[in-house]
Amino acid sequence: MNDLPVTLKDVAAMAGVHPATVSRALNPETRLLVSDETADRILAAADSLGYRPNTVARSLRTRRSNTVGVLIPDLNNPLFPPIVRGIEDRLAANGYVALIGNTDADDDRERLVFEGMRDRHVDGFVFATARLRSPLLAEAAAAGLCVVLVNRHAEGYGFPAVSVDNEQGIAMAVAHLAALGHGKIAHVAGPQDVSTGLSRYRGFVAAMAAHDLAVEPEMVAYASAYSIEEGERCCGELLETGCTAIAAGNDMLAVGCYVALETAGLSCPGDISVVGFNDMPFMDRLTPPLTSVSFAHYEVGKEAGRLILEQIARGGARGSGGGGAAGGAGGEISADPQVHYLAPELKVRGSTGPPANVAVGARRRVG
Amino acid sequence: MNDLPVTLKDVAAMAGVHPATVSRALNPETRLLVSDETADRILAAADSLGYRPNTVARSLRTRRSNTVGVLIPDLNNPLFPPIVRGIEDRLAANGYVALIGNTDADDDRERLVFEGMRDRHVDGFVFATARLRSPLLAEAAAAGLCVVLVNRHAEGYGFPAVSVDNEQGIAMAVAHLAALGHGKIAHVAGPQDVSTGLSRYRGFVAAMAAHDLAVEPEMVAYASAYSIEEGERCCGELLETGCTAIAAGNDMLAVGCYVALETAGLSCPGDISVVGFNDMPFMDRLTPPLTSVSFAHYEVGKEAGRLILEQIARGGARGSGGGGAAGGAGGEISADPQVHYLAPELKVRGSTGPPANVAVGARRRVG
DNA sequence: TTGTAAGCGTTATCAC
DNA sequence: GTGATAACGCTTACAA
Repeated sequence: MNDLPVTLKDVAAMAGVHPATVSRALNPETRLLVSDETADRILAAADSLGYRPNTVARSLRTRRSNTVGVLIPDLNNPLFPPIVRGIEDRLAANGYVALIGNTDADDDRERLVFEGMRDRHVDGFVFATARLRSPLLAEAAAAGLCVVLVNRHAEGYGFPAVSVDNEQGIAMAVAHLAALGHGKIAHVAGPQDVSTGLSRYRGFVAAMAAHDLAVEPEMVAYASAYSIEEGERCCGELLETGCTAIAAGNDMLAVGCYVALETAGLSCPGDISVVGFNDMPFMDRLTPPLTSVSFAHYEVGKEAGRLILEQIARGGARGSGGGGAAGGAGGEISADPQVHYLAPELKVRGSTGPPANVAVGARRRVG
Repeated sequence: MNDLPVTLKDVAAMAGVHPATVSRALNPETRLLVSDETADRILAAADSLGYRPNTVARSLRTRRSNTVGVLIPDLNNPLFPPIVRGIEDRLAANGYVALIGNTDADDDRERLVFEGMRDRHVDGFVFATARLRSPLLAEAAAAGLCVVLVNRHAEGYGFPAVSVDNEQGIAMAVAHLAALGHGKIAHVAGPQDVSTGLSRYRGFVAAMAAHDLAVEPEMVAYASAYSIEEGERCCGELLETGCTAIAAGNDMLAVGCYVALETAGLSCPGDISVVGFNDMPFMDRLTPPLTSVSFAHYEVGKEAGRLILEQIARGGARGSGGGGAAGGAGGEISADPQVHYLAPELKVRGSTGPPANVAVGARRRVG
């Protein structure tokens, strides 16, 4: 009937000991400092009273909030829910919770969200919003905050990052299109100030070269954001070039291509093949099902969660890590030794097929 | 160079006043208690030092965390991100943040998440996971916690709820199918222990009656969860009944119907029309685009955010609300006067068409 | 209008 | 092994 919260003091009174002793008995770290006998008595009292520690008071005293700030562009982008769940689930295993912040890819909002989280004394940050050069990350680095980057990485701030191998992924897309007989392959490039946009663009150029295919400048259109609208606009431009296939910088851009193709009265893959990147949920159910470069989103999130917990446990970013040749012998893809790459996998679906002329030839042979 | 956090004391020292005065000057509520002159001095000192209040200390003192717990089944279900964003955005406007918890529709997990949030002293809860009868909600009600239900409601706990008008929504679906000429319309019912499942089922029965259409018992299949798998299973059963259209309890179940139809080698809408409910993001891009009952997800979230803030501001659920005939003159759909209904809208897309025999007739007339 | 002092519930640093 | 005490940074009667 009495709602008043039970405190350490209450438990102490019931067990006939000092509050400090209760604290010790209940805290796994210090449990060994108290005799089993009294510990038992305390434990019994605690759960007979239904004691629950006050995490706020604990945070004030320990300067640990058991909380991690997670900054993402937009929860509505289907790429992020599985990543966020991966992070949350990993954090939960250690008694941590995530504070989610949406930045809408806006720097001012990002700063606002970031500062709100600092005010709440989060123990660390996971950024899914990193641009290659970011004043915010520079600040975070200078302040010695615990930070992990996910999906994207940034240049030279020394933060660990988890992402798919973008170069390899886009290479798989190009190889697939080339194998189908495409020669004029265009690229809708993502924003070039974020690592995914730049890496996939570079990977595209490299992969085309590897297949002895030319990349005319007009065969690449640059999206200013990973949005359906930008994909549509870029695809519209590319249709002038006579390309027969498009490797899009991500699935959103690919969906934008679908829209542009519909508008132009063209069929996919009949007239133009389209490949996405990320293989977001439901991409396998589009019209047509989207061929896309896939990776384990949830696992990326879990790994990011693991890394941030590790960093926090080390007592901050200054701990170790960060530098030099510590990352194992050679072969690292990036200059930053702390980027954890996951392997991509190409999911071939209905949005890719042979180019129109080849298809006609094929039909002749068959019919 | 010095990272040590700036406290009230530091600001007080610089401004040459007592910490308490700084507190008053910086708090909007008490700002008027201090002279403009000293307030200015304090403000100047505060932001010259870059002072940021310690929210943890504040929470401990005020017993307010400015935090709301949001329980959802699964962030990966595309229905929830827009709702969550609506909640978050509304909360942010008042300096509150949301703690997201995924329950995976599991009671034990739900309790765990709930208790974790209580331990963190959230000021209120938004439940998107309510079952009609829920021990957890009963407890919350007994404890006088601030609670708002979203998307679903529950029976008799007196909590405000925000959701779409399910009866009206499913009625629109049935009316649409009937207008197309369907007579044998089946229903994949959602779980009957949650309000959405029950309301839509009842709405389906009522709507069929309104159109003088019979509902044979075997024309309703009951899903045990809102999952693609269950939709597939149920649709498989319904295919035995000779129905020509299916009104699904939600979009997940509708997608499950797509799977079952593919497996059976049937076409949609050629052989069977399918209508979903919720109109989740990307449902307009499925194969075929899904006809679905739509509503403003983001707005539902915002309204839920508004309601929980209001309840918290009132100083708890016990404040007022809850009871009696306060809800305006008559016409309430539910016994609980606090359910806020949003109007549904039917989005007609490619998954619905005339029944096969009618279609054949139509073709004859045309060709 | 401002200063004083107590206290939110915990944990850390001493003694004993 | 346990108790006493102080402190984390802030708010809020109450006093001046």
